[in-house]
Amino acid sequence: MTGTRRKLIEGTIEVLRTRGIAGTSARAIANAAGVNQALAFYHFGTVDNLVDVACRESTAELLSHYHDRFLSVTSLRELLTLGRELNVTQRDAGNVTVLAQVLAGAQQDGSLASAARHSLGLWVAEIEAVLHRVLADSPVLELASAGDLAQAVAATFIGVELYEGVEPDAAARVLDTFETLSVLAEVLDDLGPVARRALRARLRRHRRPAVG
Amino acid sequence: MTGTRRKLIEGTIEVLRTRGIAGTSARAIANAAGVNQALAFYHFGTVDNLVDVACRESTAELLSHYHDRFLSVTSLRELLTLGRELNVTQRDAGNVTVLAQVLAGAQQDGSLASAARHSLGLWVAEIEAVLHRVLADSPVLELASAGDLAQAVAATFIGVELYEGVEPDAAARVLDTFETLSVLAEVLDDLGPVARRALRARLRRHRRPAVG
DNA sequence: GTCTATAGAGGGATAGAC
DNA sequence: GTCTATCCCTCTATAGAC
Repeated sequence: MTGTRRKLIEGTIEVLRTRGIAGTSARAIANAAGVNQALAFYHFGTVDNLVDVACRESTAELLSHYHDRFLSVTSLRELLTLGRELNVTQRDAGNVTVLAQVLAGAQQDGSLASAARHSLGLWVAEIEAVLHRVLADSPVLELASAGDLAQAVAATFIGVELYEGVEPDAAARVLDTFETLSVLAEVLDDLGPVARRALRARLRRHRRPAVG
Repeated sequence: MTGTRRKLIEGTIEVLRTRGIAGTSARAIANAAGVNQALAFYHFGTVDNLVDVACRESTAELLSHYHDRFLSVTSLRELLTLGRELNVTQRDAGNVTVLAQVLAGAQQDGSLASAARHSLGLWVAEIEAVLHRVLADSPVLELASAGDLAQAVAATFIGVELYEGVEPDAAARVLDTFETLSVLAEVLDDLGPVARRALRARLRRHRRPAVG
């Protein structure tokens, strides 16, 4: 690890953020990293592999940096507030944008798909742990598992990040909207035992009767 | 309109779907369209402009094709069922994938951003009309406007489409999860006037006290 | 480990014949 | 409107000097 590896990885993140997956090349990366272009191939073999490694490390680092914040979340609303903070704070650092770009490239490239799957898995695991803790006594978990909900949250966050690139205000409003909707979950949690039993019965009746 | 224009537009859609925004070039498009490469520039000036036009027309055509289906939706759950049908039916046609790819490219390219904004606007308008009708008497609209909700739905759908490329099963489960959660809205709608008034009071109390 | 130089493919875009 | 041919650029990747 000469430092060149690090420079190349950080250069890759920067290029993915500023020029997108379509503009990510060995030359652009080397230029952003301030190293010779041939070194990308010496250290990582191919550009795809460099992007793969950079995506995994970037996600792992971001999540380890925020792990304590996730641990301190005690409600659905706080989770969404943390999501909004991540959105704002990481906008310039671009870590979430990077995942979105890799995900776009992953639709056609197996190597990128593997990186995206891995990074998304890290996000989902972190979110799932929070949901499991926060919704422990909530009727919401009778509707969907913490794992399924975590994937829904992750997918939504990716969509919001992409939306943000073309309609910044709208993206912020989407996060506000979800935060506001989370009040519904809080209301459910605050119901007394009687009302709650009635709700459960109602949910059972309403559950989708068939697959279609 | 010689037919060549159409061929180029359809070729662009196909290339965006099969090779992604990073693999979309005049040569690839002309090859998919079965026409000469120079014609892309004769008819559209630049590749960016061709992608722009193709994205807009593809979205408009898809939505006009589904307009009656949107009109026939009478509940939140039906809207999500239609979303799932769109996801399955259009997976091969790839119209939604195209929008996701253009959206990824739009993060760095102004021309693509304009196309993505326009296409997303068409989607949001269609969804907003449905929500406005379907939620007319629902307490949900006291939490968020139909327009804000429509943007949230659109952003989520984009995220799901990208998720699908790396975890097909997970993406299907995300759509199921949202459909299941829509039961909550139905439960709210079915409340009697007394319980409803109580809920309203509760929501007012729970509304986020500050911006943070 | 790092550099220069380059091969070889593919890219955007144009000129000019038809 | 359509074609061929081409310019010039950028790309991945490698060879070989240091």
